[in-house]
Amino acid sequence: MNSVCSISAPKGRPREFDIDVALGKALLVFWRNGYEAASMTELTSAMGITKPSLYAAFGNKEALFNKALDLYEREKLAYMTSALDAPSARGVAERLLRGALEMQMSTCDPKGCLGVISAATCGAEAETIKAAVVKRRASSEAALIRRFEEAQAAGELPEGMTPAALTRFLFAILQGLALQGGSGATCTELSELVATSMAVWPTK
Amino acid sequence: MNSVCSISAPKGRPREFDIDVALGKALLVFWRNGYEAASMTELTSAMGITKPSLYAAFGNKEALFNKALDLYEREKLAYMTSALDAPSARGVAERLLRGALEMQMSTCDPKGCLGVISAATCGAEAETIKAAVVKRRASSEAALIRRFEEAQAAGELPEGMTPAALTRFLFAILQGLALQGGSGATCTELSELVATSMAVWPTK
DNA sequence: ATGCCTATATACCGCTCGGTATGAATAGCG
DNA sequence: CGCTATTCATACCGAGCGGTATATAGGCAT
Repeated sequence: MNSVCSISAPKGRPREFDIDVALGKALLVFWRNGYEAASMTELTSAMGITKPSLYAAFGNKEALFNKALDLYEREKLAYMTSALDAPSARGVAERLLRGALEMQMSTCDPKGCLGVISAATCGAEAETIKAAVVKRRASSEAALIRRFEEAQAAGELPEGMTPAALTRFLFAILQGLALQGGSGATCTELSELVATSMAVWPTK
Repeated sequence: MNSVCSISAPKGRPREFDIDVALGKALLVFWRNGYEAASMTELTSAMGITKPSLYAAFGNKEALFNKALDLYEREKLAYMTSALDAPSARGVAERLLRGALEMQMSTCDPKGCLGVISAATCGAEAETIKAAVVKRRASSEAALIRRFEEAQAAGELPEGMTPAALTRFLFAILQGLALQGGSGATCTELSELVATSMAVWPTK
């Protein structure tokens, strides 16, 4: 009886595809096209499965997107949380900018930022999608604000510059970086943008 | 014979709607929804005309969008060219930021920037749309770069900071401003973003 | 071997999309 | 008046959309 140690006993016919691999393929399609423009036909063909399999495994298109968004945050946005460990506010900003730059310069992944693309893509149908993305961004923002509050307590911030304002300023640059990256900017242009941002970053 | 002074003698049945008013309505729909998500049904209903009238007057959806984009640049982005008249690079930046902020805070117009929305919305179908928007942005960028070259010649820029890099930095902030404005940021948050940007703007 | 349960594949659903054929209405011109 | 030219309104087109009904294939326990 070795069935005890195994994860479970899947009773019916076993699934013929790897659900995580398929989700990764779906992520790439959403990333390239945005939520609305990614059709089920393109998704299923990229994932190598048929529509009923997709619906059985993921629910529907919106649920699939949310799971892809989870994967995106977990794998591609890991640098955002790890950046908070930097010893100074300036170090946090630099890590965030360099992390975002590295992502845009990666040749294997699509350009642009899935979050930025999805938030800007605002068909009336996709209102709930937009809300989900904005909500996720808000939690990242909150974490960054908390980190900058520590920095402020440590006396790192110039007077009259609130942690929240600095956070939104940095986010604006990151969003601009992703947008320009998705619009055909070259790697040198983007790294110049990062360099300029670091050059003007406030020092008390 | 007073037909000489008139523009022309339109022979057939006269058009029953004002083509410029209709274009303005179409612009609002594109602005709110982006190119792809703006359906012909919503467009015609907002414009108060039927589909055949729309096609006869504007060609097709893409041509309508381009004409709406013309109108948008002419009316809503006028501050971008007038900002170049500011006496210093810093003044140019301030005028651009304040102009963008004013647009986001206007209560009558949709939030966000039509250009930003349309460039980020990149279904494979809308590739040509995206290219048109990016091309227009490039010409604005070029104008700003030229203005900052003058500033550099006047000794306004810090060493090692090229006009092109400063332009893309400023554009990134403007894009971030539009994106946050389109994602539900409040007016005070956006004006804080502008204030922070001006606070860190390089002074030689 | 026989049910049982699940995944697969095909074919299909209603709906909306951008775009158009068609015929009636309305003007100028002879 | 008739003729021509243009716009208007209705109704329609093929195609693609997200999503599903149905039937078959394939592992498990009994």
